[in-house]
Amino acid sequence: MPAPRPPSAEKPGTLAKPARSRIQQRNRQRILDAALEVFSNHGFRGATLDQIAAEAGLSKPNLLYYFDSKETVHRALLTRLLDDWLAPLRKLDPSGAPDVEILSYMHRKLEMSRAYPRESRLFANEILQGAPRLEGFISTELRALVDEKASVIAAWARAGRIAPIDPHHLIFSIWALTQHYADFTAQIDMIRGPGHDPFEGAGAFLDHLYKRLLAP
Amino acid sequence: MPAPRPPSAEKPGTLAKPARSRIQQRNRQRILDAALEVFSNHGFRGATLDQIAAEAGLSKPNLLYYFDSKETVHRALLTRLLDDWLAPLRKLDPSGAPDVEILSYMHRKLEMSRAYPRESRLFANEILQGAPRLEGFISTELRALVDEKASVIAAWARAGRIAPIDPHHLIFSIWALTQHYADFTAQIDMIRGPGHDPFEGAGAFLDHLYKRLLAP
DNA sequence: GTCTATACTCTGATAGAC
DNA sequence: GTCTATCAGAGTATAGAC
Repeated sequence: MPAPRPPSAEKPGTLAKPARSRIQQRNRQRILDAALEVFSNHGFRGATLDQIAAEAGLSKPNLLYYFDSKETVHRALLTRLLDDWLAPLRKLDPSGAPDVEILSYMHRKLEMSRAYPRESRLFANEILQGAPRLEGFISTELRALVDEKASVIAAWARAGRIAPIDPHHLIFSIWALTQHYADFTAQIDMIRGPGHDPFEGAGAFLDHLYKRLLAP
Repeated sequence: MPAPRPPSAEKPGTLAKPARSRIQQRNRQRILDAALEVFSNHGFRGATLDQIAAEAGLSKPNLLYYFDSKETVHRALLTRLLDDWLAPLRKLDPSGAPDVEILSYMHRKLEMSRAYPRESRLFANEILQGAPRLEGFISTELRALVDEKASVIAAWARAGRIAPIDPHHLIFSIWALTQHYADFTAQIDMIRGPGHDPFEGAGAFLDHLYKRLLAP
């Protein structure tokens, strides 16, 4: 009896559907990837199931065999995203060196934007439109995490280990600056002309900026 | 033969329709205001003529009496916006004091975001979706203006009048930080809780940030 | 599981009376 | 100039054969 495969092991408490075959897993994945591409570029209303199905190489009814509705696809994408979205800030360590911790957080966030620009635009599209589908997440989990880390930063500032600073605005500035390169890629490309990585020079610039800002 | 009214005088080269009555002017204005409200919150595809007509207090066919199509309304909004969009950067004066000029630019931009958040979101929505209707504007006018002012800033840096800095990234950072408060208002509100001006503290924070960044 | 055909709704735009 | 009625097309979702 081979050990590796736990008997019909599905994470208990998970609302996802029960065990799926390999082909189902693969198709769901293709759909989510295609949906990410289309939703991030056109927003929820702007995206059509036709586009997503074409991008995924499936027929529209077949897509709807895997997900009940357009909404369901979109929610699945957001859910998958939010897991990773908090990670960079979570890693900010209260017992680390303040400047290193904040700089590292900024770089992790920038790296996320570079590696996952579509996810960033999906998120931006949602916020821009009033965040109707993210209200729960933002006002509970994200808010709590931000407040927690803001306290840490405020304590560092009070102790004189970094320059005095408003911690919420510091966090907002990191979000704004790092996500800008993903969300506004179209504009940056048009201004710098083609053949440039939109993130070119961003790491060095932001590193310099925050070192100056935080130096006690 | 009365002099004051030039025969069918329309600005030559203008594509706009001929002289309009007061009531027409007023209705066009109402429609544009309503459209700004709806487009900025839902994007082009997400907005419907029904919503815009309702917001403007008109019937849908009546709206289409004033504008040929949904596209036309949207283009009119963008055109009106782009005139004002370049103004803050245009005012950056090469013969002024470098730090004052850059700080003033940042504050003008922040003030624009605070006073016209819907315009900012309209613009953000466009860029986020690949800027199809702004390609001409960005790759010509905006690009030329940015390059011109970047040269000015670069010269200031070379002369040691401000700290050495990449001028394009400096400009991008000002855009990112000032527009963030308008574009991501929903998120900021949810994190800080209700009853707060989303721009609260932004002026002081950004002022401090750029003073530190630019000090030679 | 996947497809073709189709039902039904929403939405942009037009016709035509007033 | 403004409205009611309506068309035509797009888009989500379902039925049912294979």
